[in-house]
Amino acid sequence: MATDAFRRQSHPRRASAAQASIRVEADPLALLRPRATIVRARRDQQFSLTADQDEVVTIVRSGLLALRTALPGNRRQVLTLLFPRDIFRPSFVPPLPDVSLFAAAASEIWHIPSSTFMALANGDSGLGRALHRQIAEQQSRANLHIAALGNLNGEERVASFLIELTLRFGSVSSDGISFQIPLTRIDIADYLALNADTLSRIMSRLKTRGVVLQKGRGRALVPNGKALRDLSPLADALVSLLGGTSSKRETSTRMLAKT
Amino acid sequence: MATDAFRRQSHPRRASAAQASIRVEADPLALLRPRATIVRARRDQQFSLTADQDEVVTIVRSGLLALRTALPGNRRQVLTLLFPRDIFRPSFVPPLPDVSLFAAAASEIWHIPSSTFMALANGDSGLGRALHRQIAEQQSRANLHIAALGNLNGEERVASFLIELTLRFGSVSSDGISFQIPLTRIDIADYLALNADTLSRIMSRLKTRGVVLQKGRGRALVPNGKALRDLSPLADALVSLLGGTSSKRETSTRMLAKT
DNA sequence: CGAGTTGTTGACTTGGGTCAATCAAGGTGG
DNA sequence: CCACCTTGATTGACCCAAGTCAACAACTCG
Repeated sequence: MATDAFRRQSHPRRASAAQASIRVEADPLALLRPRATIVRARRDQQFSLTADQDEVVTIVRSGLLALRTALPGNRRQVLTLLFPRDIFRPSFVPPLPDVSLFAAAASEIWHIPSSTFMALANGDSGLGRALHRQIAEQQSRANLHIAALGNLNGEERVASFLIELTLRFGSVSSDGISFQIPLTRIDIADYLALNADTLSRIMSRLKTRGVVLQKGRGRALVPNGKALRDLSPLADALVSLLGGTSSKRETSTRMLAKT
Repeated sequence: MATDAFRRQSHPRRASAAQASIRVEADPLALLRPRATIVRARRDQQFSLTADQDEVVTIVRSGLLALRTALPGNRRQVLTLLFPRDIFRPSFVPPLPDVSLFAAAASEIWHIPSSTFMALANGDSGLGRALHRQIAEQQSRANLHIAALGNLNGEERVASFLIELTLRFGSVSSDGISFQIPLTRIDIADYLALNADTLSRIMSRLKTRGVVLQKGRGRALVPNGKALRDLSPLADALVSLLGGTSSKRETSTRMLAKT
């Protein structure tokens, strides 16, 4: 309800875009398949980031990639998580000494030479628009992550991350939203700019409060979406940015929204 | 001048290289001038973020824009700083409740309808490439900012910011690099995710150590680039991302690099 | 089954946030 | 021109969320 009101106020365009995309479930980027090299990656597999003459564009089709950097002094940071549909180019990587792209979960990835990609995007206006929409969404997510790192405390950041996971990977059942946690605690901590110990403490706290339940290794259940949502100031933004692009997500979205 | 260059679309590089400076690399985005609405903004002027049917693309030509959000509980964050050449679209803004774009310094801005912009970028491959290069640089900077917020302590973040300013706005003289500080302390603090009080303390500390010197209101001098550089783990990345694109910057870059 | 990860928890420390007092710098209007 | 007000900046005293260090528990895989 708060989300709806808020959408009307400040982002009328997004609301209509969301409506449109319910109809157009198939993504135009799928058209690139015949020109792409399809790569299946195991968990922890590394990708080369050497930018050659003709840069390679990477499109995530399933799974989860992470872009990680290590600064001197054992300081690590996961800069971005790349979810299905996301587009990655080596030129997005800042010139830091120790950066690597790796699969956080088993993933399918398409590689396309930049020149081919651009030629296709120029030729097909639907594809071109899809490309720009996708890049804009990723910018938007980067800005959201900046807001999270800059303003939220540990618990709020963890809650935001869990909301993101439910929206991305959650499936709804009678007892709540259950989802895979495709990252190790350490990677999650690096993504949220928390210490692994602190993250563990926060997770324990959430568990004893019943906000999330452990369901075996790497799986979790959120019995009450509203309770989780109330823990993150970015909940509305996350739902409106990520929610409602597939039928599965739509139910998680409703689940999160319900009072 | 820009009109002239526009007529010779086929050889834009040569055309403006002859006029502008010793610089080989011209600015293909300057070609957009005839189709743009030119806006001059005073300090603190706000820009509307209501995205209409046809989204407007904003290009910063001079000055400095800032994208700020305010989360409930008086928490504010400057998400991005937009420097000259930067491209902004409303769709880059995350769907947060209270976001505003404002001029942090007197600025010149070009507005172009998205459809026009895309048509031109599709028609002129030089312009298309410049657009993608620019977007990639901004992604890269966003990632760098994430790394800074996630891993650096207050002093390192402030040092990184000062390095960025010297590279952007610095001019070299016999006694060091002097530059304008185009933001209030509060905005800087919001950008660096610091408290204004803490920022003030850090600045005082740097002043007493002689790393930066106050030169009147809103102006500063860095007598020794190396000393400043040593305070930021991101110094190298900043120099290689921002340095060496204009003759002025080149000298700041050298100044920062010298031992 | 042991070795090596990965996760959890406790005790202690600390960087930076909060609150409050004070000062400096512009306006603005009389 | 000055008195007044607002906004921004600085500094001190105090406090707390999260980091650090260390011990240990729980899994995973040769």
